[in-house]
Amino acid sequence: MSARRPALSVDVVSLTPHGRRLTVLLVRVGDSRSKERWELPNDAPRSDETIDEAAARVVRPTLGAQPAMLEQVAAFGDRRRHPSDAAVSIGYVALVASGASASLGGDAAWFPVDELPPIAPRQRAIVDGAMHAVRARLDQSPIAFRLLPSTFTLSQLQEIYELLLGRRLHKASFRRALHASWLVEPTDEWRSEGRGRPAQLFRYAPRKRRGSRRGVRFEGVSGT
Amino acid sequence: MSARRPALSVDVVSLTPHGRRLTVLLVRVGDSRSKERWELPNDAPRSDETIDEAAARVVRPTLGAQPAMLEQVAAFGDRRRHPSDAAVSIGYVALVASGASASLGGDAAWFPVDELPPIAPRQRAIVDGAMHAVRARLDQSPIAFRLLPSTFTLSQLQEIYELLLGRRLHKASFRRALHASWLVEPTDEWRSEGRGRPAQLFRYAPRKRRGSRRGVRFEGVSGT
DNA sequence: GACATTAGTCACAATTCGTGACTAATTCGA
DNA sequence: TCGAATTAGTCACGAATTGTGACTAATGTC
Repeated sequence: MSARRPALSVDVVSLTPHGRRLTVLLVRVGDSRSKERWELPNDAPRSDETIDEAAARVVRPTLGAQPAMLEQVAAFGDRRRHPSDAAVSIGYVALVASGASASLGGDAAWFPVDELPPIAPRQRAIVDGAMHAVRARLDQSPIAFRLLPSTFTLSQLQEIYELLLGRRLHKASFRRALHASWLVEPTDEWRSEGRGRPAQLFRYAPRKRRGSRRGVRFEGVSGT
Repeated sequence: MSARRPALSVDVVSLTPHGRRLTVLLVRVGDSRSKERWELPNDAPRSDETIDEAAARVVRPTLGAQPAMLEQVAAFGDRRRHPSDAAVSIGYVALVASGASASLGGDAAWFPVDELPPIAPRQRAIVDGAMHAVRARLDQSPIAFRLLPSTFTLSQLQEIYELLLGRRLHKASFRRALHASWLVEPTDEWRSEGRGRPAQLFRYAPRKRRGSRRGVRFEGVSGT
C-alpha cells in the first residue's frame, strides 16, 4: 500500500499560558528509530466534514476537552516540508484557558513557544503565523479572556496582555482603558491567594458598545 | 473523461476604485445555455507551484498586468458551493491601482462590490472575507496606496480611506495623522484638474518609524 | 470682478494618556 | 503584637492627542 501524497492537512496550534509564558501543544510521533520527533496535531480533512470540523476533531484526542476558541489562521502552501507531505496545510489556533489542560492525551506535552523542539519547517511557519494572528486580533477579539478561567483578577488579565504584547503595561492605564471598554463585570467574590491584599474576581461580560469611531490611524503602515 | 472533484481552488478578488466606489473583477463563464454566469477568476494549483504562485497565475490573463499587491485572505472549506466543486478554496485579494486596469482580458468586467451579479455562495463568502481583511489591515499595511497611481493628491488618498472605512473623515485630522506617520512625501508637481485650487502631488515613501508603542486598546473587542 | 470650488493651514477646546504617588488589605517574621 | 513586605486598587495632574470650525490660497466660471 503506497500512501499517496495528500492534498491537504489541517494543523492546530493550541496555546495556553503556563506561569509567565505561553506554551504550545505538540505530540510525539512514534518514530521507529530512537530519535524523538514532535509535531503539531494534524490530519487530512475527511470528505464529509468542513475544515473547521476537521480542526475540532484534530484537537479532541490530544487536548482533553474542546478549546475555548478555535479559529483559522491561514493556508500555508509553499514548498516547506510538512510531516504528512501535504501540498497545502491550513493552520488553526486553539485558545485554552489556563489550568484547563488537565488531561492531556497520549504523547502530548506543552512547550514554551520560544523554546520549541525541532519541528517541520512548515509547522514552524504555522506556529509563527498563529502567534502573529493572535497578537493582531488581540484588540479585536476577546482573545485574552479565552486564556483565563471564567473568573479572574485584573492582575491576571493584565499579565496575559503583557504576555501577548511582550511588554509591561501601567496598572492605572490598563484599568482605565478596561473600564472604558465595558468588557468586564465584577463578581462579589474575592480571592486571597498568597500574600498581599485579596483581589476582586471579574468575569468577561461585554456590554453593547455605542459607536465610538475615532479618526484614522496609520499605526503600523510601513515598507511592505 | 470524468473530471474528478478537485481538492483545492485558488480564487482571487481583484479590487480597484471606480469613481467613488470599489469594484470587483469577475469573468463571464461560457455556459452552454444562454444564461449568463459570472465568477471570480480561479483555478486549481498545479503540483509544482506554491499557492501564492497559483494566485499570481490566475489573475494574469484577466487583468492585463500584475496587481500592486496580492495577499492571501483565508481558506474557505465549508459546504457552500464553488464553481469547480473544490473541497477547499483559498481566497486572495489583489489590489489594482485606479486607472491601471486598461486592458482587461476576454470576458472580464468590474462590478461595484455592493452590486455583484449572482455568484456561487462560496465565492460570495470569499468576496466578503476579502473586504473584511482589507478593512482590518488598512492601518497595518499600505493598502490605500496600492489603490492609487504612484503619485496622487491628498484628497484622492482621503477619498480612498473614506471608501474603505465607509465614513467621512475630517480633512485637518486626516492630514495631521498622515503627516505624523511619515508615509508620504511631496513631489514638486501640482495638478490643476477642473476647477478649484491645484493640488500638490505626493508619493508613498515611508520613513523609518521610531517605536511609538501606545497603551492597550480594547477597541473592537465584543461578543464573539 | 464677484462667486463657486477645491486645497491647505491654524488654533483652541475637549478628551485621552502616561505616570508617580497615594491608600487598603493581607501575610510573614521578629 | 507590631512592622515590613507584598499585592490590590485609586487619584490626580501635566502632557499629548484629537475633533472641529474657521480661516487663507489659488484656480475656473459667469
